[in-house]
Formats: sequence, structure tokens, C-alpha cells
Amino acid sequence: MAKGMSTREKIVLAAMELFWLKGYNSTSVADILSRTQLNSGSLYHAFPGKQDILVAVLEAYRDGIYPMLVEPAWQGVDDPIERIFALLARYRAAIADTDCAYGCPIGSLALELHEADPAVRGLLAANFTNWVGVIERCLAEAADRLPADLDRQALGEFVLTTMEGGVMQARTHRDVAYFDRGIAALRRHFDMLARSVERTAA
Amino acid sequence: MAKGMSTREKIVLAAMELFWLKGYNSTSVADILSRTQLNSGSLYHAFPGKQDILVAVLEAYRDGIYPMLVEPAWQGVDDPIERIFALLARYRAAIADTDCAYGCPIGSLALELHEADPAVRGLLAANFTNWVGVIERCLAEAADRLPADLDRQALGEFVLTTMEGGVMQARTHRDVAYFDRGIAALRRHFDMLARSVERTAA
DNA sequence: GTCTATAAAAGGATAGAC
DNA sequence: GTCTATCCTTTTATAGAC
Repeated sequence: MAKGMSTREKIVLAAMELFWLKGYNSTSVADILSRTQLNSGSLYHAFPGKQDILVAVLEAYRDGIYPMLVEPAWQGVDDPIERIFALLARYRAAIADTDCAYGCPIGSLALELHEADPAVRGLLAANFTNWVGVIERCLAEAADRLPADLDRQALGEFVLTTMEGGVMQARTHRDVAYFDRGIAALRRHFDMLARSVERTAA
Repeated sequence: MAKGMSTREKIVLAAMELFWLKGYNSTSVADILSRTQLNSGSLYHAFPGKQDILVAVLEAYRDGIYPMLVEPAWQGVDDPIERIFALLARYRAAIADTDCAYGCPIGSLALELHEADPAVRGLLAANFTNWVGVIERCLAEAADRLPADLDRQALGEFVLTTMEGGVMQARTHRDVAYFDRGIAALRRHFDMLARSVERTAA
């Protein structure tokens, strides 16, 4: 927990980690206090309540998608299609690093929170939309290698689906091979799309 | 709540519904008592604790996959590939019927329970494995229309991934179109696989 | 096997001094 | 803006009568 952080930042960072490790409901305010070494008064001075911390966490993920996720994943990768798989490889590494115990923080929260209030649900949706938007822009860059009538939003969502479904199964079975097989299937999907373009051109 | 049910059965049925509606942590024992019209003493006579109810619920899903899910979905559908999509259509109907508020009960529990004990995790995994097994048998039946080297387990898992990812996004956006686009992408995947077989044969 | 009452702990949140 | 102490509710689980 770095020194230059405000109380608010400390709380958000700790909550990001704890919600990822344990989920929202299983993380108590006391857990956050313990991890930040703050006292109850400071926390409730910075946030009206626990749910407001969740909102701040989801905003942090939303605003951090490029610096925290995309830019590191794309170091040294220029091809737009390979950038998609580089992003997925980043998740693969995170899964493997945690012995398949933890998955996508947004996906987990999205399925844990059944009766989320509109602010929370809107932020979950925004996180997904932004993630899919990143993929869509890659697809647009690679448009010459993809069918002309391709629905880029649909394929972007399908990439997210592949990631989330792979993470879910890898975590449940505690075996990253489930994730790998999903990525391989998606790779085959892209290959078949590309080949259908080649044949049309020939 | 039918008459001929044992206390245990009443509890499992109520818990299945409540865990699906609200999740495990957000369902209190009091919720289950209220829905079953039982008293605390009866519940704790039938089950040592709340987690044992979860185990029984997951066993019920595991044992009920054919009568509760597969057989109704396959009424009047004989083609093995179409049976896969009929199963997915069943989930689509469930999503639409609930205004996209609820998803796959197993998937939600799998992502909600981060530190599940081995009994629970094993049952979640068994539910996934059985579901994928159903798809794998359809793929085996349609083997002549699929590439000879096809990894049926991998494709079965990919079908589950498509379902879970579609449910996750449809629920988060409260819009079944997200699910539909995922199914359309999977359909295209199957079509491309089939066309690659036709070309090889020609 | 079911009833009522209650224990025991955890959880979210607040008060008021500093 | 942070401290300690504490309130109030919810939650899981138990005790003991019937």
C-alpha cells in the first residue's frame, strides 16, 4: 500500500483485490479496514457505505482498462488479430498465476450480484461494453482479413464470451487446460473466417 | 410446494429457486424457512447446516439434467446438431421469461463461490462435465458432418462457454440480444466446420 | 419430526472526542 | 480527517419442550 495514496485510493485498491479474491458479499467492511490499516471512521468518511466502494471499484476497472490491461498486453504486438489473442493470453497468465483460483473480476461480480442496483449494473455493463469495444477496434483494423458482412460487435462479444466461459470452467475445474481449449476453438473460428475470405477473393 | 414432499425435498426445492434468484450468500436460512413454511428445528433436523443444503441442490441439478433440462428441450428434435441448439434455445427462453434477470444457476454459483470447499467445487465441476457430455454425445452422433480430427470435448466445452458467456452478457445488459448474437456466432462456427468437411470430401 | 425461544457471532453503520 | 467505542440488525445455529 503505497504512501502517496489518499484514503479513498487505498480503500478502492484494497477492495478491488478483496472483491476479486472473495467476491463482494464475502468481503466485509472489516476485511477492507484490516487490509488498509484504516479505521471505520476513515472509511465511512470517504464512502457513504459498502456499495459505494463497489461503485468506485467498478469505475476504476472501467477507467483502467487501457493502462492496466490493454497496454501491457499489447507490448510488442502489432497485428490486430494477434492483439486480441495477446489480451486473452494476459487472462491466461493471471489464471495460471493463481492456480486457477481466481477469474475475471467483472465476470464474477456480474454473476454474483443478482439484484444489483442500476448504478452497479450500469457499470458492469460499461466494463463489458468497453472491453468489447477494444476487440471491435482490432477487428476493424483487420477488416481486410475478415468477411465483409461481419458483425464486429457480435464477434467482439463472442471473444468476451470465450474468455469468460473459459475462465469459468478453468476456475471450476482448477485446470487451465479448459481455458486453453476455449482459446483454441476461438482461434479456429478466426482461421475459418479468414479462409472464407480467401476463397471469396480467389 | 406439493404435498407428497419430504421436508428434505421441500428445502432442496426452495433452495434451488432461491439460490437461482438471489445467489447463495444472499439467501438466508430464514428465506428458506419462510418459503417452505418450515421452522428452524425442522431444517436443522434435515441438514447439518446451510452448506449441506447447497450440496444437495447441486446434486439435484446433477441428477436432474436429463429429466429437467435435456428431455424437455429435445421434444420433437431428432437431429443431433439441432438438439444442441434446442438445448441452447431452452436457456434463451428461460432468460427471456425472467426479463434477463436470472441466468444459469450453476454458472452463477460457480462464479459466486470463490473459496468453495472441495465437495461443492466437485459438484459444480460435475454439473459442467455432465452438461458437456450431453453435447459431446450429440457431436459423436453427427460425426459424419464434422471434421474427422475434431476434439469433441473441446467443442462441447465451447458450446457451454457460448451459453454461459451469452447468459452473462444478456443478464448484465438486461437484453437477450446479447445471448442471441452469441448463439448466432456459434451457429456460424458449426456451419464453417461442416463446410470444411464438404470441401474435404469434394 | 416439529415447535418456540434464544444463543452467539458477524456484519454494516454511527457517534462524538480529538 | 482519524480515533475508539458501540449500536442495531441480520444470520447461522442450538436447546429443550412437545
